[in-house]
Amino acid sequence: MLRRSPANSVRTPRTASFVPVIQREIERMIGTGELTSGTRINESTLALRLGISRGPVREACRALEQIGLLRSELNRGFFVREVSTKEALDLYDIRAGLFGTAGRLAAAIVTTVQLRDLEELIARMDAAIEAPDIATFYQLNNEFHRHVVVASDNAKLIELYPLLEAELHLFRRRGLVLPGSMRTSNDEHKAILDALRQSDGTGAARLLERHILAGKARFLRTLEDDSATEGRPGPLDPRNTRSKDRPSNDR
Amino acid sequence: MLRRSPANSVRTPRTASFVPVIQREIERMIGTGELTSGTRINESTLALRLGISRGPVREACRALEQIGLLRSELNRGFFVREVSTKEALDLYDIRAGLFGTAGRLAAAIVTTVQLRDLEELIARMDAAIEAPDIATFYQLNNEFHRHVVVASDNAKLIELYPLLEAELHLFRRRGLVLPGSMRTSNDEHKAILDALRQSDGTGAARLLERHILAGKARFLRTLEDDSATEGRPGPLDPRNTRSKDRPSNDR
DNA sequence: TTTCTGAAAAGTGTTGACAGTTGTCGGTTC
DNA sequence: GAACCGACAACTGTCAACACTTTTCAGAAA
Repeated sequence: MLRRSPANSVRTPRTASFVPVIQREIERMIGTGELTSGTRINESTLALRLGISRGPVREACRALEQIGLLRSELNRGFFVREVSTKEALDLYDIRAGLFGTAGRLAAAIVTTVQLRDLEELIARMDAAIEAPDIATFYQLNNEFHRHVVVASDNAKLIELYPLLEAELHLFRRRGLVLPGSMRTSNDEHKAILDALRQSDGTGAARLLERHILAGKARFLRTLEDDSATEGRPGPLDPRNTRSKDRPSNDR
Repeated sequence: MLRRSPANSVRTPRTASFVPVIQREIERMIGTGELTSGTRINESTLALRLGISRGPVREACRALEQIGLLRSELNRGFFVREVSTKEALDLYDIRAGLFGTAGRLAAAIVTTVQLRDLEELIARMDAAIEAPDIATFYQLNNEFHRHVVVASDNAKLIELYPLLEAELHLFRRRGLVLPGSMRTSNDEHKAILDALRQSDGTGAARLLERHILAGKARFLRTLEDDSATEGRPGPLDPRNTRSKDRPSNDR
C-alpha cells in the first residue's frame, strides 16, 4: 500500500492533512495565552515554525475565522479575535439557552452511569472547595458542564457548546471564578443533578439556564469592580482596548 | 493609489478577497439545489469556472466545512454534507432553545417599530394563507423568525441562527411546510407577538420554543408518512443514503 | 460473460514563487 | 522639532506546478 521508500516514510505518505493539526495548534496557542487577543498571525513565520508552507496555514486560519477565534482584515491577514464586553455578555445568554436545552434533553435520557459521574464530580468539587484549590475546581466545573452537554446526546450541541466557551475565553483573560462563588455554584450543581435524576426536563433546563446567568452576573460584578478600581471607563463600556479601529471584514 | 494601468483594472487592484465571494457562491449553489447533498466539490472545475485558482476555493471550502455545509475526506476533497434524520431532529432542538432565548432577550428591548413590522408580517401571512400562496408564506415565515432573532440584539445569535437553518436545509429537500399547518403556525405567531408586546420574556421564550418544536413534530409526521408510503426503512432510521461509509475526518 | 489487473487519467494536498499592499524608517522640508 | 515624503522591507493574496492518491477503464484471465 505504501509504494516507495518503506524506510524513510517521514514525508508524504499522505495519511492525514496538515490543516486540522495546524488548527488545533493555533487553538492551543490561543488557549495557553501564547497568542493573545488582537495579535496578528504571521503566516510565514508560523508555517516556517511548523515546517510546512503557507497554504495549509491559511486554510486553518480560514476555519478558525469561521468559528470566531480569528478575524481577517484584507491585505493584513488574520488576527486573534478580541471579544468585547457586549459580545461576552451575549455569549453568556446564548450559552444559558443552549445549556438549558441540553439539560431538557438530557433529563429524558440520562443514564445512571452518567448520573453517578456527575455526582462524583460534585463531590470532588466539594473537596476542591475545602482545600481550597481553585484551579481544580475550575477544571472540574468545566468537566461537569461538558458531561451535561454530552448527556443530551445531541451531536451538534456537543460540537457547538465548547466553541462558544472558547470564544468567551477570548475576553481579556481574568479569573472567571470568584473564590466566594464556588460554594453556591456547587449547590446549583446539586440542584441540577436532582432535577436530572427525577427526569425533570423543564426543571433542569431552568436551573441550568440560571446557573449560567448567575455566572453572567458574577462576570458583570467583576467588570464593575475592575472599572471602579481602574478608573475612568464606564462599567458597561462596549469599546475594547484596540487603538486602531478599522472596519472589520464581512460575515 | 492604484499604481499601474488605470484603464484595464480588471485584475488585482486588491480591494477584496476572492474567498468570501466564492463562499457565498457555493452557499448559493447549495441553496438553489445546484449542488445537492453528497455531491463532491470539484476544486479544479469550480476554480476554472470562476476564473481563479484552487487556493481561494480551498479556503472557502474549509470555511464552509466549519459551519457544517461541507465535509472533507482525506485525498477525496470536499462534499456537500448530508444531514441525517437524527441530525435534523437535533437541529430542531437547538433552534428551539436558541429561538426561545432570542425571544426572552427581545421581549425586554423590542421597539414599537419592530413590533409593527412583526404585525405586518403576520397580516401578510394571513393573506398568503387565504390566497393560498405557500411559497410566499414560507418566505414571510422565515422573515418573521429572522426579525425576532434580530430583535434580540444579540450579534452572535443573529449570526448563529441562520447557520443552523441552512444546515437543516441540507436534509433531503422536501416541502417543509404542510399546507394545513399554516393557519395554526400563524396563530402561534400572533401569540408570540402578544407576549413580546407585553414584554413577557418567559412567555415569549416558551411560545417560541414550542413554535419550533411544533415544526419538529410536523417534520416527524412527514417522515413517518413518507416511510409508510415508501416502504421498508423505519421512520426514525438514522442511517443515511450513502453506500460507501468511510471514516469521516475529525472535528 | 464476468472478474481481475494495472496503467493512464483525474483530482487532491502541498509547495514555492510572484504581484500587490501595508508598514517602517531614514532623510527632507517647513 | 514636527509633519511630510519616498524608498525599502515585510507580508498577504493568488497562482502554477509537483507529488501523491483515488478513480477509471481497457485488456487479460477465468
